[in-house]
Amino acid sequence: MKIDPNSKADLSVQIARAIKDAIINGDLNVDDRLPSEAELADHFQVSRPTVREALKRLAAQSLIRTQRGASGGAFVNRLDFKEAYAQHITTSTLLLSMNEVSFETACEARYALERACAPLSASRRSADHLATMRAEIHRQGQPGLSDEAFCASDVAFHRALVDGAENPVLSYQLAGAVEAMQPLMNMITFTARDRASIVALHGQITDAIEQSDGSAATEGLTRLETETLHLAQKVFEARTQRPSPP
Amino acid sequence: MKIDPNSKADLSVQIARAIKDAIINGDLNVDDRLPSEAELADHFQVSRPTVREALKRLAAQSLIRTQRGASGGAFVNRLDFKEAYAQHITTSTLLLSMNEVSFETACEARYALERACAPLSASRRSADHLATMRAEIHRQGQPGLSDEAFCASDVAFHRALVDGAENPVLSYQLAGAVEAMQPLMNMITFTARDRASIVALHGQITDAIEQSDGSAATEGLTRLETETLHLAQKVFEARTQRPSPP
DNA sequence: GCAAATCAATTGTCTTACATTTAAAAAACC
DNA sequence: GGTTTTTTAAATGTAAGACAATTGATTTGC
Repeated sequence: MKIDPNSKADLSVQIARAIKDAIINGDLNVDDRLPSEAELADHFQVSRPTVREALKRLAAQSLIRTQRGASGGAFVNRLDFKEAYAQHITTSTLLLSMNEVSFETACEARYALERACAPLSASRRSADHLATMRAEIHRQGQPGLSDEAFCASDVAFHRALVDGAENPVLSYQLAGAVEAMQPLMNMITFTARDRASIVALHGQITDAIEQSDGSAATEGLTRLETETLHLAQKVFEARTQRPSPP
Repeated sequence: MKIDPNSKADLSVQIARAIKDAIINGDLNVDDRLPSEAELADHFQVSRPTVREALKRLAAQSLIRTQRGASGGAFVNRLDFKEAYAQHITTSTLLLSMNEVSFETACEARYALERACAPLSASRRSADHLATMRAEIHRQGQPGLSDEAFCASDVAFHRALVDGAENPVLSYQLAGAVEAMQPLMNMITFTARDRASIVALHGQITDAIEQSDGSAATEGLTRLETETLHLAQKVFEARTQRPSPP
């Protein structure tokens, strides 16, 4: 683990990079203990605060965890899917909100990816996944549900659909696309009729998944995409005519 | 921006969280300047090193950037796709390597997602994308190419295929699945015959994309998935019989 | 043998100081 | 008056040392 004394990059960046490389290369394995901060400071010939800044960078990426006390220290973290989910979702959400991604683009990506999951989900989904999907459909039909709650339930429904494929890699990659859509969806006002048609499509998709009919599920998703795009267009047109309501 | 003085969590974590929330909520917009470290330290009633650790956490996630000098400081970063790519890829790679994800699972996810892109890519790909795909195919046919280089070219080919869909959201989500497979692929030894069959399939897929034939491209990807799985199985069986060569 | 007290190692935080970078203001010069 | 150079001030980057808090291990006491 070495740093380049001639580099003009910040020391804490270089040190973080060096440790990260050691983890990636396998020089440091999961649950290995890093040298103490004092030892690292000595090794890299820098002060302890500088080492700490480097370690905080790694901790922010969940690459390490720290424990206080005797036999404490920094340990290489097992990056588990659950943790990675949350980060992936916030990053995806920020990407969408900061880069003026059009509703159409995000929507297209989301449904294209979900259609990729549908056949797998149709053949593998457990009773649990089906129950979750049915429960969310039921919730979506409740009168008096706020638009935000409706969108949240929509996301939960789709997540269950994706998780039904029983492929953690797929679930992880999809999480970003599905969840990051929520803020965009929240901009839409759903009429009772809109909700009814969405709920109906959700029902068709769930039926198809239950019957292990992947292509029917895929078709249902395509119809849902069309419906969603149509809805969004309607809302945006209305906004254009009477822009920015108070 | 407030922190909870009763929380037992580390102060730098709390402060990072508070600033992050401010960014997500839109209290801080892209290119806004954060208060100086001294001001933040005063605001949160902590020392400057603690504030710095918090800022380093955010910098590690590319949420902020810092500039030295007068009128310097920390600024909210525009999280662009290119930056996010790199992080997404390293995280995905680590996830796979640390969680004993089977080759089959990763492969299934990768090809399911790529098939989702194929129809879009078939209808939108530019001449550039096609050229890149052809160039990589040509490279893959070169004799004397190392297995690592062959895999790298394979990744480049598939990335061009994905990028052909001209949907940055799709490209971003796919990047993780495609690139993270490379270390797994690198474990495979490709015979000349193996390479030839892969190159042939790549050619078929490219032809389909060129002719805007989405379903043919999808079929080609399915065949490629089958071939890849078959190959991997062959290698792993050989390993089992004569395990861990020197 | 077991429980309580002590100890030592380590991270978390604070304080202070200085170095470095950078842009803007001030001064000098033509 | 305008242009170039110098100075200055503000900010981050780094260092050093101290103390607090936590926690596992060790020792002590009974």
